[in-house]
Amino acid sequence: MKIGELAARTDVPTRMLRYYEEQGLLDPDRTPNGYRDYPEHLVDRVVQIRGLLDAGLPTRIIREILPCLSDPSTIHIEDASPELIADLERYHELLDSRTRCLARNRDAIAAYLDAVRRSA
Amino acid sequence: MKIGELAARTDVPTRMLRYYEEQGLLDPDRTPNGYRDYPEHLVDRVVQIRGLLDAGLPTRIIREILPCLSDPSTIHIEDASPELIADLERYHELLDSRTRCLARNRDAIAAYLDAVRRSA
DNA sequence: TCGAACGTTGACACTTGTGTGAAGGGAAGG
DNA sequence: CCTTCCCTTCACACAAGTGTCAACGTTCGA
Repeated sequence: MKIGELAARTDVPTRMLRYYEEQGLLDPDRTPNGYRDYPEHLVDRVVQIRGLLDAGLPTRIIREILPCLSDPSTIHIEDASPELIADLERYHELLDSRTRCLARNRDAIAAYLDAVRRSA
Repeated sequence: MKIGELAARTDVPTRMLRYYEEQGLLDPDRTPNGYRDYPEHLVDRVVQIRGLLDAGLPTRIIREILPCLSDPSTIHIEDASPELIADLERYHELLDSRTRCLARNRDAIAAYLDAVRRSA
């Protein structure tokens, strides 16, 4: 599909899709006329990228972990260097601590709302 | 405690502590000589602020939810306007979706690492 | 008492990362 | 042809973070 359709389906402006490509997060094919040509599965990937960006991860990290997250069919376990493994372990730790941080604050808000409703 | 000690204990530069105050995230007391005087519990709050900022929340939102998170003793339920309640419900939703996004990707990394280790 | 260390405000500048707008030009299709 | 989509590129906006300098007051120990 072309960039306009992807933008419509993901609700991400074309400008951003080009920006993500520039950041190495997307690598669409090109039609003979130079138009970007996005395969179907990139819809999910764009949504995933947005989620991670909204969660405060820099494009640099997202770029590094994306190959291990999407395309479960094309997981390439063989060429996993010790450095990559180490990086992933750090990112796992990072995501875990952030998950716990957000969950803690989410629950705190829930508790507050609960208290308010109870006293109403 | 004075700003230097807080900076040392939270590993957040004094520059940033003043910056957060400017952003309305901190409101320390003042000693008669004008020095900022941070009560003990602000140590945790600073750590919490860092966590939320790292998680991608803007200071604007953090400023709004902080009063409902810290100081469980001083929860002021009475003056919770319907607008505040609505905002908090939205923020709860926001934190929840981000939490789930991060957890999902964290687990995906874990699964990948697991697969790698299994094949090693 | 003198100085070092720490505190105050305010300002200026500059970086990084993300998000956007607009100009200028080519390609597709009614 | 004319509209709409796409292309590239330049430039800007905004938020967070950071360093530094000035000019000045306080604390505390040697």
